[in-house]
Amino acid sequence: MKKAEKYDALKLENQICFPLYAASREIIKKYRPFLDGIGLTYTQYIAMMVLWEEKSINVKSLGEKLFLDSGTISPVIKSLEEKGLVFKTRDKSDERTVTVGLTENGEKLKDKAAEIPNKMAKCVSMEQSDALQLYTLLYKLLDTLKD
Amino acid sequence: MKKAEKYDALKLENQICFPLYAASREIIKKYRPFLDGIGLTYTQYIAMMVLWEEKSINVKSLGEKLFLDSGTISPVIKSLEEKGLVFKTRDKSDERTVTVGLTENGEKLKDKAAEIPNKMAKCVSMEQSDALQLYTLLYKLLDTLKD
DNA sequence: TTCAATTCAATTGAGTTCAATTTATTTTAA
DNA sequence: TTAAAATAAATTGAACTCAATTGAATTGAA
Repeated sequence: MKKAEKYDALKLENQICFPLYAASREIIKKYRPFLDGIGLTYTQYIAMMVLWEEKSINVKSLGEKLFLDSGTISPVIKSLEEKGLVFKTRDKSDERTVTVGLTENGEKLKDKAAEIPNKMAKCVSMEQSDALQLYTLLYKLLDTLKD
Repeated sequence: MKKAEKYDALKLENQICFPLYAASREIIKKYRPFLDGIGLTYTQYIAMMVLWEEKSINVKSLGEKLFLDSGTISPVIKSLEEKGLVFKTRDKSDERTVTVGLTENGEKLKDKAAEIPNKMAKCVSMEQSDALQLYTLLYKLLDTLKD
């Protein structure tokens, strides 16, 4: 093996993870001005997205949907609670479980948030076909990562 | 517009950013056991990758390559310095600039690190053609995000 | 020339992220 | 039945991330 080849795999430009990591952070930065408008961070936003769709969900399921563990999700829920957007109830049938629900204000925020995907689409001017391909590959990748 | 459509764009499953964000974190988690073996976090690892390739680089350029600002990169360099892997020198020609270089131990670590990409490849069993496509799309996306 | 604007790196503060631990509750097996 | 194992959520601690600010050095325009 030539010496030049030995370290090629170690170059940033030959990594798949690096552009994933960089693009993820860059695109989340693009969300910021829009999310500032509704007073949410990106993590809080995706948690709210699940709630807008599901109405209510327990902490464990929410974490599974977002690929986040309780160490991350617990403080996120707490801050949403402090903003008056969600409320928590401990389940009667299983006292270990906590279910998160939307308050009236939390439900109302959905209308404001509904404009964000369009604004972002203009901001991330990728061709429709590329975006779809990327979407498919990302879920394929996520699937291979699921142990 | 039907009401059912109004909020469709707000569903997690219709986002491109979410699987990007989730896959990025999941794949970085996969690095952990390997990176633990050389005592680095992922962020420290990619900073070292740049240094292994460039030998030395100033803080600003390093940040640009990694899409990280000084608030992130400064403490990362500091911790690499504390591990004895890099050293900093303030430039004579422009005293504002700090250049980071590899110590002997930092250079030596490259050999151990060189095994990681192979180990990861086995771990992320994606087809070669899919990985290449994903790679291309991610850099395309990164390009559209660059202001 | 000189001083205002810019640049570079570091720091600060709020929030995220995750591994590991803790506490409370439920389930399972002896 | 009861003690051990498992589960859910929260907490802890270390590190990352970024916007904003700070302080030092350089640049540029009047």
